[in-house]
Amino acid sequence: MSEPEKIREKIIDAAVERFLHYGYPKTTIAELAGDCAMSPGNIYRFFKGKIDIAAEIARREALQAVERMEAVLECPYRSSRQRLEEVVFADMRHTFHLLENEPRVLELAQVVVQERPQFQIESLRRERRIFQRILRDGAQTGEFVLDNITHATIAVHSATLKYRYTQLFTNQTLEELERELCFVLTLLVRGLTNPASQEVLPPTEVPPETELEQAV
Amino acid sequence: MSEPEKIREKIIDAAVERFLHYGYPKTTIAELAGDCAMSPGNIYRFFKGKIDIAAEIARREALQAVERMEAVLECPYRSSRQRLEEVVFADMRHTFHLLENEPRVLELAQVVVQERPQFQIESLRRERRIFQRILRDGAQTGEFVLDNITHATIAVHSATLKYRYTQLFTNQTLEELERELCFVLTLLVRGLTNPASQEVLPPTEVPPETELEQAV
DNA sequence: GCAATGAATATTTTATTGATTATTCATAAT
DNA sequence: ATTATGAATAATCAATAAAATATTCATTGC
Repeated sequence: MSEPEKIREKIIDAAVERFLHYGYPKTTIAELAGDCAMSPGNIYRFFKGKIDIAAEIARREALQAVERMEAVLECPYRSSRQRLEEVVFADMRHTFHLLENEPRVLELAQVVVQERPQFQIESLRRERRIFQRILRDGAQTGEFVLDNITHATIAVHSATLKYRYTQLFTNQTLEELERELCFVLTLLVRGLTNPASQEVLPPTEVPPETELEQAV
Repeated sequence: MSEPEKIREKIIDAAVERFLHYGYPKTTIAELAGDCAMSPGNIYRFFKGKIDIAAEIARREALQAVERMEAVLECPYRSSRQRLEEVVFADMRHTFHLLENEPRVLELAQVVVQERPQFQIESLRRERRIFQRILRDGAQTGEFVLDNITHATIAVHSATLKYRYTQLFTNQTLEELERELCFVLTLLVRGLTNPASQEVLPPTEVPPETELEQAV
């Protein structure tokens, strides 16, 4: 890693620390500079502006999310259904816990999306590519029967929107959301699956009913 | 209609006028009182507070939405699939155009949901009941094959969340959303439908691809 | 010449104040 | 007794000034 790259990393490390602890708006460039033992002006040789530091952090986070999804695709193959369920569930749980433990992440994401709408579009596109791979593989093996893989991908991706960045849409508990997502995925998979092979698949295990189910 | 009820209506009429024209926050109780030729204090004999006037307006709007959905259920029966598609599409289009022509409605809805979270819960529950009826009827006729109607209802309702109050989630055009919703509903219906009867159903007509499809 | 500084400037945020508005209630009219 | 009033109060909002901050850039040190 070149010297300038190292300094960039140092700035990012300091920014992550402060953004998560005190929040994006409460963190000043002067503080980041102080953490890195440099002057405020020097930060601008490494980042165009404050928002770009946040954007870089968010981009890395988003890339890691995609990497985690890809890791699922590397696991020993059981079925495309399993893969789809694992990917969506894991992403929901990860995001949920992340926002629970690091509430500032939500603020950070909102600021970046606000200032750089392209960021969200690209994140969604990366997610969608993962979904597309799962569906394509499933179609290849005959587990899924799809007229049009792209259309099916859009459908699955849109239908599960609620379960990414869940805390933006509802204040349901993770238990409720898991239960709901089970139902959604069960139905989606039925729609994707070759009817002939349906009997073979065991039903997804559904978490127990919560008292709030009636309420929403 | 009793005299007090008439006065209530007059207040609501004046409020609708002003809320849609100038917005909820810019409308004052004194103005509403003036419109109704009464004193500000007297408004409070008919509504507990300003927010309750907005809540009543929103409640009526929500009830009308459900009535429109129920009207679809009264139409000569073709298939449950048709009904489901009509209900979801009609609701999306109606809301989209409403918010396009009366942007203040969004603000009004947000204020009410913010102050009265129960309002949203009840609106969602009413919607869900409509969905449940469609699925129950579909299961009855054998068009749908469902292990558990309640679970399937939750699934369909959750998966189509994005297409209600769409403008809250995305800034996609109606054309894009219609196209996406087609894909979602096609997949959901495949999951709900008895495989034996699937060949009979004509595919849903999909609007032409938009240039932005790749972008999101 | 390149890396870095930090004072200068432009922008944004925060605090303060005054004005506006929601709500209450003692009083008046019917 | 019921309905309505409008002045009084409490809460909120808007305008402004003050402070803090982001960003730039002429200058410095190596």
